[in-house]
Amino acid sequence: MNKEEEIRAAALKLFVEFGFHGTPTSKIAKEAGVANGTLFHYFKTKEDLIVALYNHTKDSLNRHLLETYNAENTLKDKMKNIYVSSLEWGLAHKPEFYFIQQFHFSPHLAKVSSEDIEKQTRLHVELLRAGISENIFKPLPAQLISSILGGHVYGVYQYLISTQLTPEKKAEMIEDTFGLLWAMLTK
Amino acid sequence: MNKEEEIRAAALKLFVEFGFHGTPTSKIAKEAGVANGTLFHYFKTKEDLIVALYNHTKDSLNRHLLETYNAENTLKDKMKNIYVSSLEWGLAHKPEFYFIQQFHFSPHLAKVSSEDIEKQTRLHVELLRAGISENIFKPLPAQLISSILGGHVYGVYQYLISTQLTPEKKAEMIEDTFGLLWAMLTK
DNA sequence: TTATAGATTGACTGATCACTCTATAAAATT
DNA sequence: AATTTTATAGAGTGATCAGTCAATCTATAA
Repeated sequence: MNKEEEIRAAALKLFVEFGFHGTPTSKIAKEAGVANGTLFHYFKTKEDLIVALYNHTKDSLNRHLLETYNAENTLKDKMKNIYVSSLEWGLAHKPEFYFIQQFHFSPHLAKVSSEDIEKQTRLHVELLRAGISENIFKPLPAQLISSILGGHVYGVYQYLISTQLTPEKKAEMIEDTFGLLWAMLTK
Repeated sequence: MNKEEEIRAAALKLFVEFGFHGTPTSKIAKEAGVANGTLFHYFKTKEDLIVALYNHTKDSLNRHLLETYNAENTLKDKMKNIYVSSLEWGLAHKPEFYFIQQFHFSPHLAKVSSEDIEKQTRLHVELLRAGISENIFKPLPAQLISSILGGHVYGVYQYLISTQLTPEKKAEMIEDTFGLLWAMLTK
């Protein structure tokens, strides 16, 4: 890891544990093993660091989702892959997943550029559009389908991290809950 | 409003807009129209204020849910009432609803006593238990049902606040989405 | 009327924090 | 080899903030 990565990793760890307020930049630098000034060489301000960390984390998630994407698949399988990959990534990267949610309910969210937002929702939006034009979903507003999907992932995730199931049982739960979701949203 | 309430109202408003970090106690006192010291007369520390505000807000929501509770109703209607009341309260109290979520993804959550947590989930837990013992739900873990329910409310709420629908259309959406949820969870 | 307790004030303080600045080393470019 | 650019360090600074404190006011009880 180079120093920039060290700083990001340290910031993530401390933000999740102590919140944005509770973690001074000095502690981040210390945890990262760099000098105070080095942090500000890579990130102009603390807020810059927070927003950059968010975009970087979202990029990681999106890269993981794209890995399982297969244009040959049916729409249902494409959605299932995204659903499964999202939850798997969340389980394998709990601090990162928590950080994303923490960020969403912070004033820093307003600092994310609209291009970055677009980039991070493109995949979902495309899939939903396809499903609607193929007349697969129940007659509901696209935004509502998207929100319900997000809420479902959120709810199932909360459950999965609150229980100690074997990875196999977790995979099974993810399969089953996708079945519930799909049945709820499609005709 | 007495001074304690003024302080809570000011804190809520500022926390939602600027985050816990971004709002100094001095600004809260000013917004509330009281002296600095008065804030610390009612709340020993800033953290105390944050946690007290959370418990107070949750109490408001719970009181509202209990208003529509009717022991005579069927289980389905009891759940529907809670679902509808939750969303209606959220729409009528956006800052309060946002604050609850913001708090959930903050380190302050750990400071809520287990009694307070129990108090605030009792109603839901009771209903779920009843549904399970009456064999109404699909064979899923109780915790999972609860999490999916929470996720569904969360998702539908995000949709409702992101669109400008008439109150009638919103009520209709709430009805419809309860139907989806109920069909998904029951046999 | 007096005594006591609680409410309210706002100036003050010690600590902390984000960020700067200067110096130096390393790397890249000419 | 000379020069410019980038990386790194860490002491230093001005501002800010949570919380204190002594003084005053208010209300109730004795």
